[in-house]
Amino acid sequence: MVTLAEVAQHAGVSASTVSYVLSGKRSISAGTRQRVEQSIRELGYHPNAGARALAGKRSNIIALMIPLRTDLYVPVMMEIAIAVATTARTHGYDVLLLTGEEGPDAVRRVTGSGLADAMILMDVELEDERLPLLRGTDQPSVLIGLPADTGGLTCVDLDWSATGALCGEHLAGLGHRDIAVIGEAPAVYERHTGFAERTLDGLRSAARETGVRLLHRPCEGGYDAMALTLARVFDERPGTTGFVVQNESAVEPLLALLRQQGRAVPEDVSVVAICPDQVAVQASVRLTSVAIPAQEMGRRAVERLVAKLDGRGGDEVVLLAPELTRRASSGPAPAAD
Amino acid sequence: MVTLAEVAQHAGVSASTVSYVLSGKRSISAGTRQRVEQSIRELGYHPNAGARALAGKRSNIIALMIPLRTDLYVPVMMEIAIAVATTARTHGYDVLLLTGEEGPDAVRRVTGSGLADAMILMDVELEDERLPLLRGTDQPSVLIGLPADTGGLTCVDLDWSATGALCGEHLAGLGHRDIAVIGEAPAVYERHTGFAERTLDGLRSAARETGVRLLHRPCEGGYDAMALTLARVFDERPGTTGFVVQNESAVEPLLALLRQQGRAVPEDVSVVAICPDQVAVQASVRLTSVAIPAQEMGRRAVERLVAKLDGRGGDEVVLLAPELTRRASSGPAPAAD
DNA sequence: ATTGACTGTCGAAGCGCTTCGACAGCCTAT
DNA sequence: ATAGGCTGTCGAAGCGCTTCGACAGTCAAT
Repeated sequence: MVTLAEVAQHAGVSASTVSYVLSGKRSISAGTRQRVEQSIRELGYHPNAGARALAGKRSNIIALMIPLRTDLYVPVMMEIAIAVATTARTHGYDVLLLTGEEGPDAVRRVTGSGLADAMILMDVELEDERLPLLRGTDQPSVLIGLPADTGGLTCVDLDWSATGALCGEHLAGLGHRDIAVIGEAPAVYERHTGFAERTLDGLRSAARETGVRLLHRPCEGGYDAMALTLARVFDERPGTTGFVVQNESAVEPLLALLRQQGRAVPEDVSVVAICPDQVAVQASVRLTSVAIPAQEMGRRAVERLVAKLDGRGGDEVVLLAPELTRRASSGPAPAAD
Repeated sequence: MVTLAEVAQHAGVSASTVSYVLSGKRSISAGTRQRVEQSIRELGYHPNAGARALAGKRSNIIALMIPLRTDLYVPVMMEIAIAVATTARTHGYDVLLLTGEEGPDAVRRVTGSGLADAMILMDVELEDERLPLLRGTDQPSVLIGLPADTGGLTCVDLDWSATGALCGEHLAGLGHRDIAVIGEAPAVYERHTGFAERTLDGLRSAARETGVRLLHRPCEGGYDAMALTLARVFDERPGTTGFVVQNESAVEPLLALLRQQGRAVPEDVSVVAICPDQVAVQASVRLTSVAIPAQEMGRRAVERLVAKLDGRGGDEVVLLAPELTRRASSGPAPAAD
C-alpha cells in the first residue's frame, strides 16, 4: 500500500505539500504540482480513507437508510438508491447502505461513530421515531418523504396531496361522478405513511370541490385481492366509472379484471395510475398516470445534503410538482343510462 | 464526541484496557469489564470509525457493486442488496453501495483506499473487465453470478443451467413437443450475461435428451414487444404448447395475450416462469416456476466473504440448486389434432 | 521459600493523514 | 536601502484507536 509519505519522497517534496496538492487548500507552484501528480500516477496512490476521516474529521460518506420491507414500491426505492449513489459520487461522496432494520439505533451508531457525514432517510412515517434523534444532532440529514412535523428538518418529496388532487380533477374534468381509489395495502395506512394519506387528502379535497363521490379501498396487490376489492367497489357503487390506482401491483390485475368483466378502458371506465412511467407504458393499456420522479427525488436529496455539508442553505421542504401524462386509459365518462 | 480516553478516565482505567474490553482480545477481570461497560453506556460512547480503520487496518465495511441499469430484474437486485446489508450487519459489517457506473475504477478506488475490506460484485458478465483486478489483489471478493472463467474467484449463483434443464424436463415430461423460450431483452444476450446463456444451454441439452423442439426468442418486456414475439413464435411453430419465460416484464403480457387469443392456460398451453416467487403467485394465473432465490444469494455471498475475511476457506463456486414449484400454469400437453 | 507460569493492566508507539505556524525567498512600495 | 506583504514549502503536532512489550501481583508446583 502506497502512502502519502512515499509519494512525497518520490516527488522530492514534503508530505504536507502532497496533501495540499490533493486538497488545493494552499497555493502550490505549477512545477511542484505536476511533479506530485506524476508521482501519484506512477505509484498508483490512493489516500487511505480511514486516515483521512480521522485527520480531516469527515468520512466523505453519506448514509442512506432504505426500508427493509420489499412490499412497497421496490423499483422506486431502487431507482432512488441508484440516483443517490450516482449523484453522491459526482460530489465526491460514497454511500453507505443501511436498512431500516436497526431503526433509530442505526442513526445513533452512524452519527456517533463518524462513519458517515450525513444521512438520507427513506420511507419516513408521519410520526417517525428517528426524527427526534435527527433534530437532536448537528449532523445534516435529508428525508425523502414528509413527516407530520417538518420543523427543523429538510425534506424532499413528491407533492402527494397535489398528486391526489390532480388525479381527481382529471377524472372530474372528464365528467366522471363516481370515483374509486385503489390504494396501497392496509398495512401502509396503518403505519401512517405520509404519502398514502396525503394522496387521499388531495383526492378528497378535489372531490369536494368538484362534487364527485369518492370511494377509497386499500388493496394488497395481486389478482385475488384485486378481484375481491373490485367486486366490493361495484357492489357499493355500481355507477363507478373512474379509478385512481396507487399500488403498482394492483394495476395490471385491475386492467385484466375490467377486461374480463366486459368493461372497456377507456370507453366504459377510466383509469389513472400513480406509478413510475415505465409501469404506465408497459401496462396492457397505456396508462394515464402521474409519474413518481424517483431519480429526481434521489438527486435532489443528495444536492440538498451536500449544500448543507458545505454550509450552504438550511432546512427546507422541497415538494416536487406532480405531472399528469394523459395516455390511453382515461376518457370522457360514458353517458349515464 | 466521546472518545476512548474519556471512557477510560471515567472508568478509572487506561485506554488500552477499554480497547481490550471492546475487542475481547485480552482477558479482563469481570469487575473492570463491568465498570468500563457501564461508563460506555453512561457516556454514550461510539468508537470512531476512522480511527478504528486506521489503527486496526480494517474498515469493517463491505462494498457492494450493483448494476446501474434498472432494466433487469430490479426486485431481485433489491432483494439481494437488502439481504447483503442485513446479513453483513449480523457479522458486524456495514455495506457501501457502489453502482456499476465507475466500472473497474471503483474497484481500484475502494481497494486502494482501504475504504472497504472486501467486495461483492453483482451482474457479472462472462468476460467481466473487473475480474483481472480482483485476481490481482489480495482483497477478498465474491461474485454473484458466474463468469466464464471462475479460476481464483469465489462465486455464488443459482445453477442456471440446471434451472433451464429443469424447466425443459418439466414440460417434456408433460408431453409437450414444441417449446418456446421467451428470454431476456436482446441486449442482455449481447453483453454476454452468464445466467441468460447458461439457462439456454440447460434448456437445449434437456431438449436434446428428451427430443423436444426448442425455439428461443429474446424479448423486451411489455405488451407490444411480447405481442410481436408471440405472433412470430406461432407463425414459425404453430404447434407450440409449452412456454418458458425468463423475463419478469414479459410474464403478464404473455398470459394476457394467450387469453386474448383464446388459448387456455394450462389446458391448451403450459407456461413455466423463471422469476421470484412473489411474481409467480401474484400473476393472473398462479405460475409454475423456478424461483430466483435472491435472499439466499445475498446471504450466502456475505457468509462466504466473511469466512474469507476470517481466513476460513478459500475460493469456491457455490451453485444453488433450482427448485421448480408446480402451480396452475402447467399441465399435460393437449392431444395432437 | 523459590521458581515459573498466568492474569490483568498499563504506557507508548504508530497507523496515514490534515493543518497550523514558521520561514525563506522574492517583489513592490517607500 | 528597508520595511512589508506575498507565495510556496516544510516540520511537527495531533486526530482516536489498536497492539506490543513490560510488569506487578497471584497462585501452584517444587
